[in-house]
Amino acid sequence: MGRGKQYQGICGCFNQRQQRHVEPSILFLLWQRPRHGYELMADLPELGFFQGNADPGAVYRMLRHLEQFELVTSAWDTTGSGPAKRLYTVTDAGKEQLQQWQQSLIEQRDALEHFINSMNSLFLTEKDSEI
Amino acid sequence: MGRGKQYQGICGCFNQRQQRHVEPSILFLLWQRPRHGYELMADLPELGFFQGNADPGAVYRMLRHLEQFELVTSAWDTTGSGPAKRLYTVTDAGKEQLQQWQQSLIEQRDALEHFINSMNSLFLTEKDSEI
DNA sequence: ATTTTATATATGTATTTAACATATATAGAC
DNA sequence: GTCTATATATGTTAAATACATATATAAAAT
Repeated sequence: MGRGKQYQGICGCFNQRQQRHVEPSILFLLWQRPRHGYELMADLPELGFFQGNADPGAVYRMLRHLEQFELVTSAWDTTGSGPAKRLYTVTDAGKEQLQQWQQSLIEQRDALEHFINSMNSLFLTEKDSEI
Repeated sequence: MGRGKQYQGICGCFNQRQQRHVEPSILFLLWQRPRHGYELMADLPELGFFQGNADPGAVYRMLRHLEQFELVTSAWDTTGSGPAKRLYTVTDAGKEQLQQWQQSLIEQRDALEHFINSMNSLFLTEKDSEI
């Protein structure tokens, strides 16, 4: 059973892959409050970059990466039911990183915005010439 | 001599790669008017997804891909100076494809927009608590 | 005349990320 | 005792970007 969209075969599309923004998404959610991986997996889709469930592979690997670069720290949490969970907290460096990320995402959005508008103009020109 | 940003080494960032949107960009430019590959390379950066020069590898491979799926057609153009150029034209299928792409890009932009705003709220909360 | 430069297309390879799949373990519910 | 939900982790493939290089035509410069 796969997660997310499966490859549709011949569709003419080149870019089958969506940008998931896993790094900034996790930093954002951890800034709101400390969470553990399983919780992040459940909360990530609400940000709009995953349609179905988030990929645990993406989440846990990213958490280890972030910890390696000291953008987050973790501690085992044995309270509550079920198996032990690793509780992640964003560091000051992580917060700084997220603020830089935001700038890059703003640029991405602006470029997309501009391109979408250019397409609209083009599509309108096409319709006009049909009259 | 490399094109574009080079890998900065240890920076804490995971996603070093920007989405280039090469497929919709080329369909868009060819819808405006037929062009050849070299021209596309020069015109692509104006769309805002490339900072420096566009990658010829990306452009020529994408053109072959698009032609394979009959989203564009090509014909050799021996007029003008310099070596022969392959002139590409978008097909009706290509135009339809671009219009579908636009929808997907609108969704991407909306998700980014929402996320950027959420981050702003979070950053403001942080500042408030500093007072 | 031959070297250089601009034009033009094409292919090779590595890196990175997403996508998909599976493994392992705890503990409560049935 | 088996099943299910919770929880973390790793393996593998595929796709897109990033970077590098090869090849050829023709005009301009020396």
